[in-house]
Amino acid sequence: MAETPGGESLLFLTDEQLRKGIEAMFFAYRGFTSDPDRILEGKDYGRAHHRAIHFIHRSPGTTVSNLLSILGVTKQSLNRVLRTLIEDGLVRSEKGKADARERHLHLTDKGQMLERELSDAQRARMRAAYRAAGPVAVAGFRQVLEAMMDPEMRRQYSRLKEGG
Amino acid sequence: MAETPGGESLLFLTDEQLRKGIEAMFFAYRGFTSDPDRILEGKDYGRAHHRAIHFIHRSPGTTVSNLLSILGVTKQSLNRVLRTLIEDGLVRSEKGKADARERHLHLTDKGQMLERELSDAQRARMRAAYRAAGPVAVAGFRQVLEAMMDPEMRRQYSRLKEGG
DNA sequence: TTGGAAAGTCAACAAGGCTGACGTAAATTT
DNA sequence: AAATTTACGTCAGCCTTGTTGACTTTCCAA
Repeated sequence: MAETPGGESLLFLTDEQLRKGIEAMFFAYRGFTSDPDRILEGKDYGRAHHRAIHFIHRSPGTTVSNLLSILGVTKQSLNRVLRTLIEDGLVRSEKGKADARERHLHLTDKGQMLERELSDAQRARMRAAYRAAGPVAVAGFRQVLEAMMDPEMRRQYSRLKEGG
Repeated sequence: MAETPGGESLLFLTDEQLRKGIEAMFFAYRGFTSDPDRILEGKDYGRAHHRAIHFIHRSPGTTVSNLLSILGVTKQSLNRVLRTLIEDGLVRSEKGKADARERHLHLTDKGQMLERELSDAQRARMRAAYRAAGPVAVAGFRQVLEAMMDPEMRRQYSRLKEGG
């Protein structure tokens, strides 16, 4: 199945091999989102709320426009989500000190609790998959995913990766 | 970065490592779907149509309920998509001979053409990512994705993988 | 032969994308 | 100082794609 490390034969990239990769992405992404989706349903929130919460947790104090460029949605779409999170007391929004046009976003304690619940579930699945596949596989997994991103997204990812 | 192959140290599974994997999935999936999405926009179709076309191509003559279990949506949701594809002459639906309740689905020539256009784009990205990451990484990529699926999805995936 | 299960259709609703237009405050440029 | 740009919020309306509920047709088994 594996090719000669230096060789990269043509066979390796048959349409059939590529199709398997495509279907693997499809089915795996379903698993990837299913646990948080299950937790959210019945709480009045959806996947869009999860994404906002994730990245606010990841970069506390981030601005709305920064979040927009990470999530890749319109401000109207994000605003709808953000408004409910702020109204429900999961997210705090405060005017910037240096630039008062900006809004800096933080999770409240209540927001932290939900974030924890969601990410615990998602990490548990990730951890199980990593354990099952082993360290070498994980390194390859990350390499291929990174290569699959658009350059713009890869920049976002790398910036986050190094902790900003 | 990589751990001792037998060791699987605890450090390997820090929350930080897992978070990177989660974000990699998020950004990579965006890239994964972006090319077909771009092609479809302006053609009156969306991602749901793409998925239906993909799996009908993959398993010609498949029934609606088989497709349902692969896609994991309600039959009403699938039916809407299927109806437009049939009306537009991309998909042919014929009553089962053995069981007249069933509808067997095939792509028409026109459907094949669109399928080709979509999968060419998606495969091109996949091929580039595979090339960039190399054979070993690809094997790991597939292993982790498979481990991430729900058991039910993994069964679907394996059935497809072996050619059904 | 009848009653239930399976396959598919129609109707209505919700989440979460989108565009367009507009408003406001703060910052920046002229 | 005035004009422009930036960051953000909001209203209105549209589209795709998910959902549930109610219905028909067909098959099969009791």
